[in-house]
Amino acid sequence: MEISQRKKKILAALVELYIETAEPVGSKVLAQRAGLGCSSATIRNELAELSAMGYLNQPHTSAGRVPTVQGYRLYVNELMERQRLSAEETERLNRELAQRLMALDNLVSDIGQFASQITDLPALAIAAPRAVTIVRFDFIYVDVNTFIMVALLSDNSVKNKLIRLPVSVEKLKIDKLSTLMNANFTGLREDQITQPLISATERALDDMTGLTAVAASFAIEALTQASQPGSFVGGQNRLLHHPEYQDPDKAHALMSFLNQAPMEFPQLMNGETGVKVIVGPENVSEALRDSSVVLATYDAGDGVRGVVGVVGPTRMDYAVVAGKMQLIAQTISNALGTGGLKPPSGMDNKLMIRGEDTIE
Amino acid sequence: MEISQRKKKILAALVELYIETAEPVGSKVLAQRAGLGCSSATIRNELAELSAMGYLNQPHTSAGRVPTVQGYRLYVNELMERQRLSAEETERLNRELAQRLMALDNLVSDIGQFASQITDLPALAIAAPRAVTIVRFDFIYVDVNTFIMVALLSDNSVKNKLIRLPVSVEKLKIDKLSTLMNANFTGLREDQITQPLISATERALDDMTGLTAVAASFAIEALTQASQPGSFVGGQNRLLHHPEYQDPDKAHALMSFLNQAPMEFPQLMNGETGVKVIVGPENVSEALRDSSVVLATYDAGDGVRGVVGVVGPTRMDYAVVAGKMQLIAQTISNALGTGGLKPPSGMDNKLMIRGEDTIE
DNA sequence: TGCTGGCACTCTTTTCTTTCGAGTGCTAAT
DNA sequence: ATTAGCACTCGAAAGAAAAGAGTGCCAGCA
Repeated sequence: MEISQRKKKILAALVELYIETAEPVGSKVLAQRAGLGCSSATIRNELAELSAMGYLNQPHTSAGRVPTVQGYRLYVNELMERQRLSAEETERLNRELAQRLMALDNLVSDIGQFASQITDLPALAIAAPRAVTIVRFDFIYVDVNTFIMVALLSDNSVKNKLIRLPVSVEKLKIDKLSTLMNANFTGLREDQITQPLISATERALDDMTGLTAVAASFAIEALTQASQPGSFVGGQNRLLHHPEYQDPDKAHALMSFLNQAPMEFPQLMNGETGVKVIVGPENVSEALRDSSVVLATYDAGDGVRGVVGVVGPTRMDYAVVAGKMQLIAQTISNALGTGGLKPPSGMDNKLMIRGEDTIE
Repeated sequence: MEISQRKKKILAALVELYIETAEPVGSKVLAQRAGLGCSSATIRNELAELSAMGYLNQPHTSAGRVPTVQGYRLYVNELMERQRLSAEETERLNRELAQRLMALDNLVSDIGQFASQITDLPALAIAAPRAVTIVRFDFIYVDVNTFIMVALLSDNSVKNKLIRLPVSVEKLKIDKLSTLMNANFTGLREDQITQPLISATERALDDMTGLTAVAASFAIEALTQASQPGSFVGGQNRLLHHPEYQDPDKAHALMSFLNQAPMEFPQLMNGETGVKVIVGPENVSEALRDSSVVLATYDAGDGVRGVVGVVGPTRMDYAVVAGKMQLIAQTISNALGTGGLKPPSGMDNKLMIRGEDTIE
């Protein structure tokens, strides 16, 4: 059965009204608001048909209508106009986000926080795991029993670790360790660092104090941490703004789910890119059945790809939220994806700067 | 007016019963539970007096009694026995915490998370700011337009930054920069790095590409970040377990406050050390009037001191919570305060390891 | 044929009353 | 001093009545 133009118009108006008020929508208000010149009786007939087709629902006989999942789905897919943010708005958000992105190490948490803030919903952000290797080692000899290990990774991050030895060690040995580590451990993925390799290096160094083990575990740690998918979850308190989470049990269940299983979200994208809306019961996870999810993928270059998303009531303003998520994804990809950060204004103009984070 | 031994006993029983049930406590249950052999009528007389003295309150004429702030205060100060955790319990918690403390860089967040977990309340942890200086700089020349800056700080943390130049630079110049930075910038606090100093260094380096400015801003950043008080707030969702936060507005107000003003908590300690309980309306902040706060100070050595605390309903189990907070504070101080972490078992046995974090 | 006003009907929400019961305060007896 | 007993109070729970929103359907009209 096809759906007439007028029905679509009515459905769209109904969904938007419901999003606004959180109350079942009656034919009367709809007739006033819908903008198509016909009476409430006509609307009633149309509503009855839309109900029969499965797009609408009545909580009880004498109540207004509420969209079903199918209704939402139609709205999201065809009816809604993704909110065009005003030029200033876009500009403002862009600037704000760009500012956050200046510091690269907390990319994931920055993105998540930003998403939460502008949508007033709990948000999460996940960075896809990536295979990294160590490009070079440097060992800085500080004093007779202190040195610093520095590793430059293939993703341009830098990790370091300060080592304080209970025994003294000569600078020469540290230098030799450096040479050996650079010779044996660079270009390897985490899983390629094996015990035999470590033992061989230890023999080559001719040292029994465990120096090699320390260096090796540093390498492993650095790689482990760099290739771990970062994740961020936050803004849960914003849930409580929305009437559907008045029931503390519901709110708590969702919050706990967010905290415990953020890693389940990326697979909801199914490998697709762009913005994806998942309406309430379409969700596989039990805990999300009452809530909708809006996800977007981003690509920050250097193989740093990920997913950012927000979770909210089924009755959320999809048009606005989806618009904002798209903006975020685009801004990130624009700002970082093409390689390199635009330098800030001021004295640093002449140089590209990239800060890094470290292990432990 | 002094307070009889029996009154104290009754008050303690009442507070504990109220903590358990969250309902006003009547004379009847109290007579059964209190363990002192007297009838409900006697208890009623005593309760009436305790009410007159300001320790108890009646929500309405025909309801049971509820402790007032004053009542709680007396309970906390004199009556409660700080929960002695069982030996295994203590052992288990100790081990768990010690494990977390292995990684030093997220000390604050680890402590906070731990506190939240074992008390089932939202928690926060704040590290006191400390004055740090840079002990030494190292500049690692990677290739013709890439180098890494490494700074060892007086608190034994290491910061680094990868710099990618749009122009090429010789290793010699980087070495010279290193010498100059070590000569001019070590031992300084953040506020002692002035523009004239930077300019002088720039002249000495005889370079117009802005290298000096980059190095200087790195130094400033490193110091700023290291001396910033770290803070952690988390576990807000646990609030919803407790009936007094059924009202989403209340829950939300408190959560927002925690997120926005965590820095207000340390000053509640007034410079004291140990465990401090602040009962509901004793709080200065409006947002905390309905909630109680249990704070503890910790000292992790190396000048890393801070405050860890939990927030919950006025009717919280002070005995247990205070006991646990004390345990945390003590464990941290024991494990770290005396200097150095006990090494983990295994291959690292021979060395003391201390990981670090970095800027940006 | 499609739209509209009108109207009876349904079911929730709100409001008001009534009942119920926990707990008190007081008094008289021990 | 302690206790049993009892009238009283006041909130909470239960029940009844009224209000209101919205529907479905019908008959009339373009």
